[in-house]
Amino acid sequence: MTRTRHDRPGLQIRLVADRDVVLGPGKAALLEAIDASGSIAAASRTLGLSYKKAWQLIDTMNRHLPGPVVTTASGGNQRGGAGLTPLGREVVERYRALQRTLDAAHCEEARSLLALVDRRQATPH
Amino acid sequence: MTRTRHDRPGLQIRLVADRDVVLGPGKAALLEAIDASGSIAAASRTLGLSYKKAWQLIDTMNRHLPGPVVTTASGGNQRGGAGLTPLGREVVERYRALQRTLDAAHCEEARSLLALVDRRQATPH
DNA sequence: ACCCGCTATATCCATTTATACATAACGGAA
DNA sequence: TTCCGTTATGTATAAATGGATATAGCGGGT
Repeated sequence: MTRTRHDRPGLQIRLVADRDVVLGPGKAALLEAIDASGSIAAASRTLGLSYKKAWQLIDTMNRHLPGPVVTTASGGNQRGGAGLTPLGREVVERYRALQRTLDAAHCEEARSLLALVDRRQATPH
Repeated sequence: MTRTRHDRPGLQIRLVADRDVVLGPGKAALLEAIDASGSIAAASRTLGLSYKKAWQLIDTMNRHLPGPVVTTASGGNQRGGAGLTPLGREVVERYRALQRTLDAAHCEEARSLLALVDRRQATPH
């Protein structure tokens, strides 16, 4: 499972700062997966990326936001794990809200752009 | 020199298809530079990227859109050069229009996200 | 004739990025 | 204690990317 990050065609939003992508489709999905699974390791497995990569994504978010987006705890099955901080939950919620405003159903400018790639001719490559 | 393509912090929009970025800040700037300068070479120089890179960006756009975005002509100073096709002009115009709707001044969801990034920025409660 | 700047492509090499694997500490459960 | 599954980090190698350079054809200017 190599890369499944940006495989679905469409419009993406990125929050960039200081040459780093603070928030994007991959990081938003990671936050949601952490919230759903309760650990960074489990989330990275479901998303098909290494734990190290997931941790680096989280670290990038933490470095550019006013606080950490995930809470972590070492230890065994019950004690250890991770979860979203209120800030992390707020970040992903606002990202999803912004994404909804870009939805083709509600944004004419987005629809006009998406219509161009959908009507492309068959291109060999 | 690790030239940064996306050096200004903020929200970026990308049109993605088949694991390729069809349109983004860099490609939109390239189209505008071609339109302004009249050649791929001049545009790549002003943007600080190689001709090869510029040509690859154009090729990616052409492969995913219903037609070419730039017209090219070999030859000397007067005859040779490049320019935007009507499609290319339409693409960059629609991208800029979509970008304007995401402008912090007009989009509350965008502003709330931008306020979070970079703790040095004022986050009024 | 040569020169210049352009398009278009290929090739080589440095840099960057990604992946796989290894390590250490933690703590609940068997 | 001995597992197991976490967090957190290091390291070494593979892969992708980018830049510099070379080449070839084009065509107006000088």
